[in-house]
Amino acid sequence: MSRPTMEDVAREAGVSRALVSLVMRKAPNVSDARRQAVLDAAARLGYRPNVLARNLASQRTHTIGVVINDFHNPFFAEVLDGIQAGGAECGYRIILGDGCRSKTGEAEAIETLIDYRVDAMIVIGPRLAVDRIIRVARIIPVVTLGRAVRSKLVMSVNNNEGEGARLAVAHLIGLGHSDIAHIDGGAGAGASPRRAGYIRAMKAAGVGSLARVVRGDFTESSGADAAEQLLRSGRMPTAIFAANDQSAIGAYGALAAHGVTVPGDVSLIGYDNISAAASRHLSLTTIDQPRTVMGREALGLAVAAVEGVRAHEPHLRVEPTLVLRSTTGSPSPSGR
Amino acid sequence: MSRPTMEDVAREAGVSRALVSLVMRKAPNVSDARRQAVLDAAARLGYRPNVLARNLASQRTHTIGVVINDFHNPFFAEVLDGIQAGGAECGYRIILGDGCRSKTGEAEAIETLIDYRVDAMIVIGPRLAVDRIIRVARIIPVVTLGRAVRSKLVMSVNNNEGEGARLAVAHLIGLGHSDIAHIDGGAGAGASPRRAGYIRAMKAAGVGSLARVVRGDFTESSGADAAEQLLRSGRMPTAIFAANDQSAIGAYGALAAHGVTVPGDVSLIGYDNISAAASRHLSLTTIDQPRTVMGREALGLAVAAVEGVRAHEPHLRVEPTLVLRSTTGSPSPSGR
DNA sequence: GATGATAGTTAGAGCGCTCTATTCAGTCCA
DNA sequence: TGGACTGAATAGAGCGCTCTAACTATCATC
Repeated sequence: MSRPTMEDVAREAGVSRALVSLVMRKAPNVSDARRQAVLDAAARLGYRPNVLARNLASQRTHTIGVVINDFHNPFFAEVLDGIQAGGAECGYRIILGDGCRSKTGEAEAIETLIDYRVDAMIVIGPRLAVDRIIRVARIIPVVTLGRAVRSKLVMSVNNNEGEGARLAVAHLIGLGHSDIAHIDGGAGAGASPRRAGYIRAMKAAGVGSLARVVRGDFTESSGADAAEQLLRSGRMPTAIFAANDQSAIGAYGALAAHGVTVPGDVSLIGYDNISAAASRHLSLTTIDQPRTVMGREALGLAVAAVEGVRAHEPHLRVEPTLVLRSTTGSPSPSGR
Repeated sequence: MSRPTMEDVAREAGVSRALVSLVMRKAPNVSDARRQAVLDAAARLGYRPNVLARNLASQRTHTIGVVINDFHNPFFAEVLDGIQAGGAECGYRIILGDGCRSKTGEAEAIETLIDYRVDAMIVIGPRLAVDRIIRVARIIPVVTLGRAVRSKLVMSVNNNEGEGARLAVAHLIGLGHSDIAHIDGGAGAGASPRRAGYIRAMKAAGVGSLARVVRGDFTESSGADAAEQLLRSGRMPTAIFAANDQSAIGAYGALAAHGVTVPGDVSLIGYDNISAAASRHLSLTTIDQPRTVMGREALGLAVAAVEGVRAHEPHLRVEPTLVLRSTTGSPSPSGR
């Protein structure tokens, strides 16, 4: 019943265990004849190396641990695609840990992966405190994604949040808007640079005095609340830049409920380009982060660190792009 | 630099390596004095057991592998919540494999997990052929979720798809509809029992002759296409039951684009209750599967199998419920 | 005081692999 | 013919843990 071991293969092929090991590791110095004999024997017995034993003996796992804070967030799925693709390319396996949307869950997932002796770790959208992350980085290479960490020990991949915000604002300005409000992401990852980028872009366009930030927290309901707050404010902007698509969707719902049309009365732009944003009945204009690319880059950094190739620049930044859809347009000449 | 081993702890505590092992495994027959001494020594050295070595020696990993076909599908995230919760309860770790939305990806993920010697495996929404799954089940216990597998070797957890379809149709019938069309899920997992349930419920209500099924494939675009097909058919139904929320959302978009109001002109009901369905601006009536419960049950089955407790009923079925929202209503008296 | 029982502890042989050091079998050249 | 050299194969000591069997007290029992 129990699976065949290297010993069995060696016996079957009439060679030593060590030679089987060499063949399995694709070592060069093995004669073709023997190699084939071992391969045949292995196939005959249905042998598969025991990864546990291999990892224990070699002190390497060829595995990258990926901790995802929240599997509910579709944003991460695409990042994962990039990581998987990168891993397949350089012969690394990926194992996933679920952060369960909490700091403790995240910490536990990280511990589990360390216990599994992953060679390196990619932490996506971590909520964990920076010093905790740095502590992990002292044990194994760590790459964070979607959160800037100012540390030499930790590597990171981020989208240029400020530039994304600038793109959004510039797009609206280009359409003729000037009274543009921002629904922000509160203390969430990336919220603060997006907010800063918005302010900067407003100032650059000479409408800094019109800038206003309504508090949000990246959720749909906070977006709805923020929109209602704007409606009640007595001074409805002609355009809204939401810190992410989720809150934009919430705002959209609240506006519609009050008979405000988009983009007729108000233009709306989100951030992230989640799949729901592309949905036909919404068709939300938004800022896209090249998620797949980010995932791939993160994996590249991790592998490089494992293999001792110290990346010259451990903090990567990718550029966002504007995705034009149907929720933005010129401000209505009539005003509201 | 290298982490302390059991040997180090034993030396530090002045006991044998075996005793340290007993303490680490929380074995009962250890005197309190020694136990404390070992624990202290371990804490002093910052010792953490090497899971690799432990697994190798014990031939058990206390880990359940979970293969998720598609991380993009938010449906699975909640299932995962249930699995995680269940795992935490019975002291099992969860490790995830990404099926990458393809058969081969799924097969690879399964192989990887087997290599890691997970004690059992939960395969969520598998696309893999049944015989391939059965082959895996010969090696380790396998639980499928979201796909019925008629086999004694494979365990499964499913929602009562037929009943869900019945609930949807009965709801519409109750509102006064009789011309109810179904946008199905083609060959997707769960599509066929939902379709059958729809037909059965229509017949049961005495409107079997009005039943019609439009081909779909669980995607948003297929839902839109199906709705347009219905619009072109010349005989628009008063209600549509879509095989899942995604296709319902697609249909919604297409209907809106043609000026058809929901639920004014047509009532619309989905299936799955994905988070987007709850979104305020959509508020889709749908059928909910208790996903978290399903995940938990799947984990329970897996653990039971690992621990040798053969479940008396390896094929579990959970009951769906109707979630009433704003896309269904009485048919308009005017007709269209 | 010999005899078990029993609880607590330990020696030591694995688990299935890697990897260094070594042996072995051939060249090659003088 | 023999020594230096090279490529191929192997012996054997780990990797860090588990677990069985054996050992040592301790103590009640007859």
